[in-house]
This record gives sequence, structure tokens and C-alpha cells, in this order.
Amino acid sequence: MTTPTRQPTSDTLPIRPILHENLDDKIYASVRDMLVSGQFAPGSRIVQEDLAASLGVSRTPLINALKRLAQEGLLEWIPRRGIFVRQLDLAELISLFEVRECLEPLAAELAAPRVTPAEAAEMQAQWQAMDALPDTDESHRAFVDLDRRFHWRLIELAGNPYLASAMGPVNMLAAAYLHGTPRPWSDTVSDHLAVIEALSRGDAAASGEAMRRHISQSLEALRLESPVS
Amino acid sequence: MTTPTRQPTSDTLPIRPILHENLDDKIYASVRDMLVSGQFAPGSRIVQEDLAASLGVSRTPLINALKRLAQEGLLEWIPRRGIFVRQLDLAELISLFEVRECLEPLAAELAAPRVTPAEAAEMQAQWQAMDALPDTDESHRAFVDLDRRFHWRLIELAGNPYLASAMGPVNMLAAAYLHGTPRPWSDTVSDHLAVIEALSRGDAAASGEAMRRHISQSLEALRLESPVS
DNA sequence: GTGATGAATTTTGTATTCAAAATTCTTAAT
DNA sequence: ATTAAGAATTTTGAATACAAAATTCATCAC
Repeated sequence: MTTPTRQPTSDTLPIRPILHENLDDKIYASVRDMLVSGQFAPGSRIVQEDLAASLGVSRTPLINALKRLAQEGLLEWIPRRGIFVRQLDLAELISLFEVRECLEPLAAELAAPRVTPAEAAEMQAQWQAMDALPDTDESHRAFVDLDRRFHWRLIELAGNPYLASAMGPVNMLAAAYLHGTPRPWSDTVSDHLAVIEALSRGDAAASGEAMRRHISQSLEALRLESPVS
Repeated sequence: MTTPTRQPTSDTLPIRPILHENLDDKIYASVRDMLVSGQFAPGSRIVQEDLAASLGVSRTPLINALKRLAQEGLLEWIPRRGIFVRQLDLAELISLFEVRECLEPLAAELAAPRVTPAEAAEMQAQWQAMDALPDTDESHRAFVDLDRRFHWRLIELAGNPYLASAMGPVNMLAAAYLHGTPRPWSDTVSDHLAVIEALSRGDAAASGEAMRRHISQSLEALRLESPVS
């Protein structure tokens, strides 16, 4: 550290974002995970003080986290009334997938020229392995997890921060409320492999198109489903 | 009030969202408008206590509002460092328009079957009137305002809450940082009239396509622009 | 027994307070 | 004169405190 690279002093954005984690963020992540993994009964009320106590923090940072979750749609905050765990009906899930159908292909298009051959090969291997797995609870979890990581990775690769922040809540809600896949595994796997194939060729249009087909088929399956899973 | 329609009592979502405005929301709206109308120097730092004092509120609700604005991308919140007014460069504006190019056509598609002939006629009249206006500062404001209302109305008509919440921040950022239109007025007007024509026919595909052309041409114009307006 | 009225309790919304971290300013040394 | 070190100040992060609103509970009238 011989060069004390001076920070720009005032009225300028410091260079590095820094990740000085504060309590808000930790509580946010923690409550979000509880919600996504279904640890609260849908529709149930959250009492600030109780949850604060059970997390061992004060109400102040908890409120910040809850406000954020409410903004993202996982909670419903009704002023002077209370905070409730959102419950999505089928119509809302469909609305959610209409947005996904639009944004996921964009992610794939933008990601196509940025995927390295090595990463494409790795993705392909992972999904091919998935196809061989037995239908246990364990592999179900692995499947859902790989699915989430796959879609999120494409968004990262796309390198468009506004796409990422638009997709964040959408994917979270989808994860929280879609506890079973709407279609058989093997269909999902072959869809993903088609996307990966197009990505590995760096073909943006084909990648987007393959992704659009994938999501729109999930959407079709949803439209045929019964009200609640 | 002879029928005291009892609210569902516990562990259920009350029926109506209610709009019991709290300080957070009022401060949020107020600071957002200040930011959008360019009342803070881009990149400048916001000191919580100063702003709280100038608004006549305490830091607590202000912080909530600022957190929300940071999440939406209008502010940059760096923990233990400060809060700064975001400054978008051209690359970020382009990223923003890539997302718009994707979502606005969806809004138009979904809105098409829901637009009444009366509303379509009104929109058409408004935009035709715009075309005749002289190039003054006054009519510039009117133009920007009508543009914002037009796009937002389609999103409302689309009736997809997730589309709306994805578009909210995107449109706000676009409004905040796009202080001039990237293309000549008359082009924008004819684009919009084309969209309205398709909408009035209830043709979802054509509406979406017209909207996509509109946004993608703005995007093209942006790509040719110099770094800052 | 049913329903309404009002008191008691709970819970939220906001302000205030305090400690920890960062920045700025001052002073001293080379 | 320039740099470095340390003290003073500012500002943020988080807890606590308090008032206003809503809910619950108990009592009483019919």
C-alpha cells in the first residue's frame, strides 16, 4: 500500500461501491428466504415486534427490510393495519409469467455474445446430468435450484442492470409461489438444452427465441392448471 | 351506514388495499419529484439531516423514502458513506431503453383488447393536436407530459401489476434523465398515432409491433447521440 | 342469547437518542 | 512547504421511547 490513491473528496461518487453490509440487508435476505421457502402461512399477519424479537434485532432495521419486501410484492403492507404475507392466485402467476416471457428472452439475447464456450459446456453438462436423476425429493430440490441459478446467470451475463432489477422481484415471486414445476422435467431439460445450444453458437436471436418458447410453454401449462397447487 | 360490513378478522387479507397515506409516501413522492425535475445536482451528496430539516420532518420517514428511491435507482446509497444523486451515462440510458423496448410492446399488446373506442379517439385527438403546436418551451413541457401519460395509460390498461411495477422505475429513470426527446417531435407523433390506430382496431399484435418500432427507433437515436445532453 | 358501546390492550408510525464510523481540521515533524 | 498523525466534528446506523390509531375484550342493555 505505498500508493494512497486518494478518494475524490466531495460531491463526487466514490469509485467503488463497497459492500459494507448493514443490518437491513442481512434481515432482508433472511426474511426473504423464509418467505420464499414457505415458512410463513400465506395470508398470515406479521407482527413487527414479534418477528424482531425472534430475529434478535430491533424494529427499525426490520421495518426497512419489510418495506422492501412489500415493495417487491412478497408482503402486503397496509398502513395502520398490518403486514401480511402475500398470496398469489393463478391469475397473478400468469401475469408474472407474461412479464417473464418478455424479459427472459431479452436476457438470453444479451447473454449470447458474452457466454464463454467453457461456461456453455458446463451448463450443458449440468442439465444433461439432471435428466438422468431419479424422481426423489432430493433431486427435486436440486432441479429447482439449478433452474434458478441458470436463469439468474443469464441475467448476470446480459449485463443490463435495469433488466436485472426488473427481473429480481419477478423471479423471486415465481420461486416463492411456484412450488412445483408446471411441466414434466424432461420437457424443461430439453428446452434449456436448446437455449444452451443457441448460446454456445453465440446466436442471439436463436437464444432469445428458444427462451421465449420455453417460458411460453410454461405459461401455457399454467393456464391449464387448477387454481392452487 | 346501516350495514357494518365486517372486515375478515384475523389471518386473512383485508379486502381493499386502502390508501391511508403515511409520511413515508408523501416524502417519497416529494423527493422523487425533486429528483425527476432535476432539482439536485447529479452526483451530489444528500445529507439526511439537512434534507429532513428542509422538509420539516424527522430522519426516520425520510430514510424510508430515500431507501426506496435508492432501490429504484434514482439514488445511490453507500452504507456508512452517504447518499448520492445517481447520474446515468449514455450506456445506462441505452440499457434502460433495451428494457423499455421489451416491456412497452407487451403493455400495448395487453392494452389493445381493453381500449374503448372513445378513449382511442381521445388519444388520437390529443396527439394530432400536439403535431400543430409551435416549438416553444411551454409546448415542450406539454409534449413530455402527454408522452408520459400516454405510455403510463397503456400500462394501466394492460392490467398486469407486475408489468406496472417493472415499468415504474424504468419510466421514472427515463423521465429523470432524458431531458430532451432523442428524436424530432413529428416522428414521435406519427409513431404514437400508428400505435393508437392499431389499438383502436383492437389488434394486439399490430399494437405491440408499432410500439416496438417506436421504442427501437428512440433507442437507435440514443445510440447515435453524444455522451451527455 | 345477541348486539352495541366503551375501556383496555396491542400495534403501528414517527421522533429522539446514542454509539460507531467516517470525514475534516489542526498541528507537528521532516 | 508538504505530508502524516491524531483530535474534533459530522453523519450514519440502530435502539428506544412515545403518541396515535386500531383491535380486542368486557360489560351492559334489550
